[in-house]
Amino acid sequence: MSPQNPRPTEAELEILSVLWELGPATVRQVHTELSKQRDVGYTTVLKLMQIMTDKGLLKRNASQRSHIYQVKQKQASTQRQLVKDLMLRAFGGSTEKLVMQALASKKAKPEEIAEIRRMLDDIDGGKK
Amino acid sequence: MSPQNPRPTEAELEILSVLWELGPATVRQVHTELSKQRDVGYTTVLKLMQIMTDKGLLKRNASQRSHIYQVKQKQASTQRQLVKDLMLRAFGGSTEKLVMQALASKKAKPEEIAEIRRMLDDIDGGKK
DNA sequence: AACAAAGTACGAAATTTTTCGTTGACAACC
DNA sequence: GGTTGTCAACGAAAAATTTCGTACTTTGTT
Repeated sequence: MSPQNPRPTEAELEILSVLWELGPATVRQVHTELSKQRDVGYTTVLKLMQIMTDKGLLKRNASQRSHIYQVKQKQASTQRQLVKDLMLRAFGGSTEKLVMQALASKKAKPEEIAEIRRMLDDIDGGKK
Repeated sequence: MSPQNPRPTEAELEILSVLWELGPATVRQVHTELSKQRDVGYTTVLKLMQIMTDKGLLKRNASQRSHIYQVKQKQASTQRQLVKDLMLRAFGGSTEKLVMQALASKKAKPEEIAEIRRMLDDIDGGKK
């Protein structure tokens, strides 16, 4: 019910990721998916999703016996916030430095690199 | 003393940031700097820096009465790890998607954009 | 109707992270 | 040499996060 968009905790982000993949889903579905990654109890996932609903991270359709949960913010919006946050906390707000380490931390495929170039062009019209 | 490089917690990252800025410093100096940003007790900072030393995030020179702390990992290495971690946890490991949101979250200056282009060229030799 | 299966609600334990009070050592100053 | 200020050490409280047991409800099956 909080009006702000609080940064998701680690466990919450795990669940958001699953929901990004599955789309709207039940606790059972999320738990099944998460279980593939690590050991976790069903009620743990349930409780977390209830908390996330209270926080406004998820919304719930309770018209069915098995409630259907879906993310409330758009995926891109949450991702953007997370990147921005890291940029401020670890990179002094510098986009450039963050991107540099992103490129260094995992070699992107040529196709991805081309795509990034295209994005840059979009931003500044391809000025050199 | 842990052999791994554990991801710094939020408060630990705050301190790392200050040390990145100041270079090797005493608890007093870090506390003074941090106090500009938020209210925090001296012993809180001290304790955190002791914990970080135990974890292997910092190393300490105790030859003076006021111990001198410095970061153990290179700044870039820690930053890279943090970006990589976020990439995996929030972007399904996609460099491209992360960079896209980084660029979207704060408009970079033309100079920064040019610099990023240069980095891309370094990676793939400027192929189009 | 009885039973089993699957679901929600919720309190509270467990764990992790953050905070700080207190103590004792050393130093600086009068 | 006594008083005051600064520091490290450390235990433990406080706060935040994660986990799960238990109770209760609803649904499905025999």
